[in-house]
Amino acid sequence: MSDPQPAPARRRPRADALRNRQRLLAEADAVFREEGTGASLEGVARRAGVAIGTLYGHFPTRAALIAALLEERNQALFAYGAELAEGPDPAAALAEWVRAVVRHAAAYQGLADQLSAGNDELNESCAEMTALGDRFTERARAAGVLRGDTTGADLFTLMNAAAWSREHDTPEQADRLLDLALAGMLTTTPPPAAG
Amino acid sequence: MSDPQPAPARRRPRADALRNRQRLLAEADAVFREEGTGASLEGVARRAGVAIGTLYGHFPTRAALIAALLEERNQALFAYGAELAEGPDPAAALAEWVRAVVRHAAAYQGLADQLSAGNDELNESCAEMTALGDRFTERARAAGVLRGDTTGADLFTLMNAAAWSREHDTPEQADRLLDLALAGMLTTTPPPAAG
DNA sequence: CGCTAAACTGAGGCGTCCTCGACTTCTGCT
DNA sequence: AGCAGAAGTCGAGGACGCCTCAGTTTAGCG
Repeated sequence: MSDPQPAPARRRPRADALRNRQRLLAEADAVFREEGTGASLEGVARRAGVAIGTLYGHFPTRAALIAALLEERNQALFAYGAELAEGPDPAAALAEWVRAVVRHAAAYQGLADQLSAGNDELNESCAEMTALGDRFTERARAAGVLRGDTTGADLFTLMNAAAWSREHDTPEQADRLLDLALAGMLTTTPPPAAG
Repeated sequence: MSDPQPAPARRRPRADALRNRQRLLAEADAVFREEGTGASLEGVARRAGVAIGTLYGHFPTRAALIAALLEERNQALFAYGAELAEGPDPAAALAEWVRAVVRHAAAYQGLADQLSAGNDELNESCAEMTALGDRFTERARAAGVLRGDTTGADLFTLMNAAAWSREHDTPEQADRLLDLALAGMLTTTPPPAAG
């Protein structure tokens, strides 16, 4: 079962390829922020000064492109999550984690759809997200501030729904939804965002 | 400001037009159930045995087609809502109303997106929906079972989010989200669906 | 039966997705 | 410096969907 390591003597990745990849990521980020994740990929390629085939060479699917974009962002997010998970107040930590993820997911319109569409490329992030969610729910349950059987999956559903809502209604409406669900989830209601 | 009624001596609508309209609605219903509201309209026209131009003649936009489809369904739904609104238990009525609408909205994948996309054609149903929601929240507040400032708009947001969730996660997950939010909304928690 | 408005038709312009064979350029090696 | 070839790039092109509109058909009415 061990790899006989064919030792393909990997060449260093080409400089122009790296440049194009970076350029594509930058433009995709901009375009997705402006028009949502459904934006034209040909437009992205055009803006990046690159042929459409080059885009597909780097990112075979739209989901792959989004996943690459998310990767760096997620680094910071997960770090923040891990930090939060250490905090003293499990209920507040859980609430803040959910809110942070929702803020994060609202970066591109349509991201929520992508995330819950079950694209293989995005599953990695999702799995990690749910796992981290489980940590929060377990701590909260241990502290006795969590309603019965809430799980990380419930958190994930809530986060997606709230992110989606943020894209369609106003952010305020989405926040009210979030408050409602968190109030139903936690026995000690967290301090609502609005004073 | 009164209409000088040009009295255009209206002709009876043509029989073939009515037939085609019915056929288009029937096929659109089927296709949207199978593939969601994003399905190809050319496909709908094909299945209805009609040219694409005919479809556009009857329904100038996708939203118009969806609105027409929803109209009859909404009749029944609003009737049910009015009935519920008379019931003895405001909290239970509100919860059941929300659940009923979510069930209804889950008929076509992507319907939630359409509803909250602010299409003029669909605003009519939405307005009526929110108005009815206000009746439920007001009754519940009067009975003292509603958290502070919840409005019909909050209900609408919740319903859309839950419907969207139902389309993407499992129905069970969406129901859990709904339970959570309702628990946060109502001070007397409604009996959860699951024992 | 003929007139006419209403309705139907479907080709066509445009945009997007994605592929693939031909072409270019960079890297590693001598 | 020069070369071989792997790696990367290009962009035309087929497939499909949206929507329009000029030409044609057809049902209702007198």
